[in-house]
Amino acid sequence: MDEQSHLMQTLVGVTLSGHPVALPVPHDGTDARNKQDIGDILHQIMTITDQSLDEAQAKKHGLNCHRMKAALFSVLCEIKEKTGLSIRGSHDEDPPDPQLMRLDNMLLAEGVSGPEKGGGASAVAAATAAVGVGSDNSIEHSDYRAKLSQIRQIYHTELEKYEQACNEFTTHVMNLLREQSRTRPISPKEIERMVNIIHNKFSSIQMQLKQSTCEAVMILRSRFLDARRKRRNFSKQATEILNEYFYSHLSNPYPSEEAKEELAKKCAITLSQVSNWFGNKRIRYKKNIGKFQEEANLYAAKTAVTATQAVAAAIHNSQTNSPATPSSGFQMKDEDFQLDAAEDKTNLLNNMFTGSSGSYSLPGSGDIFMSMSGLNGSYQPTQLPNTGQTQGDSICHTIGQSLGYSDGLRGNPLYSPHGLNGNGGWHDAVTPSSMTSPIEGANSIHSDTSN
DNA sequence: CTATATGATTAGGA
DNA sequence: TCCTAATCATATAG
Repeated sequence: MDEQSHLMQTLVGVTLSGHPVALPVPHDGTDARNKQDIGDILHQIMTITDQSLDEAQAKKHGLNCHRMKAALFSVLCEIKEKTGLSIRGSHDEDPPDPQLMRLDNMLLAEGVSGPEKGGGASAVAAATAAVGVGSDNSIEHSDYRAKLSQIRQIYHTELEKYEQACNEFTTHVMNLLREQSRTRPISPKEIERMVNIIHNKFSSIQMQLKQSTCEAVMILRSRFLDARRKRRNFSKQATEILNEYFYSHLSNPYPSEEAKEELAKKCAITLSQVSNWFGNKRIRYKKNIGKFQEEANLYAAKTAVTATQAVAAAIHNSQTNSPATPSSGFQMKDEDFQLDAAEDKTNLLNNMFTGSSGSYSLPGSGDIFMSMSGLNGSYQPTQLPNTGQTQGDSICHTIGQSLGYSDGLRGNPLYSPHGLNGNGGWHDAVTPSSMTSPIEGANSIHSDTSN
């Protein structure tokens, strides 16, 4: 506080301006001695803060009781009168700091300094958690909100602490000034000014608090909202669902808009995340099929089990309900599979497949066979329906074969998986969403029978 | 700490 | 606009 130095200056000014009468020092007349006394007094004043409290108190008491005190006081009053003008002019300004305004606005916009909704971090977290499962990104959102309310809480407690400290300090200073007013003249205006100075100081501290709070919020924002900076892996379940779809549509892993939407919903991720995932998956799968073989087998087997059960059930159903053409019309193609039987059967199948955990409707199972065929190079998926074998047998067979080959094919550049042509693209990928015949490509590219 | 996995971004093509 | 391919930046496993 520069006020202190000012007061000191004032006092020093008094002593230097030739009023030794004001001080409780015996005066013996000689000029040299006089100057030395002044020096002593000055020194005493300057070092008064270094003295012990008792000592200082005793000195003060001595000063107060001095016989010349009244005279000193009047002199001080006089000086004060003269210097008062300079004090007055210097202030009365209250320019709203633009930066402070900005900080305030931001804190308000971020909901840090605004009215608290809910009451406390736990309440907010609980509220968001309750809403939680509903929308897509509310899980990250609740995390974000929890952290934000944490910042908010810290901000408010700190602010309160500063406020309290400020008030305490103000009253302390006012008490001090009141006490001093017995020794020297202090106008109410001066007290007010002092209080203002204190408030200014504290508000600058507050500004620092606001600044760092803003920074914290910005960091939080960038961490949570800039997903690239803070990449978060999808949940295991989500990856599972996506992989299941991918490997069961390996011939044409281009989910339609609707399929993407459904996947997004199931995985609790956004549509573009689904697209990203498939984009990444396709390119990475293609780049290193060997690496993904194990995974492919895993998911193929997984889906195959479901498919087997479903197909078996379907066959059983057909046999019991309509013995004619149990499975001949079963086309292993996207958008093209159809039981030539009545609609109710189709519905039944669809229900069965979509109902089973994570399995995506019948078209998928077809691609599993094709995936398998790619492994051993001999099984042609298109033949499956005509082999005369039951579906279940085919599946078991292909899985058994593929497992045996999985290692030998690793990294083999000659190996070309079904659906993947030599030019580095999935067959018929030109019109991904409306693809109708992914299969014939697989036949043609497996000319590398030398494998 | 290093290597790998993985989600996101970007450039460029059709 | 959607795709591929390359690349970035982070997460995670070893």
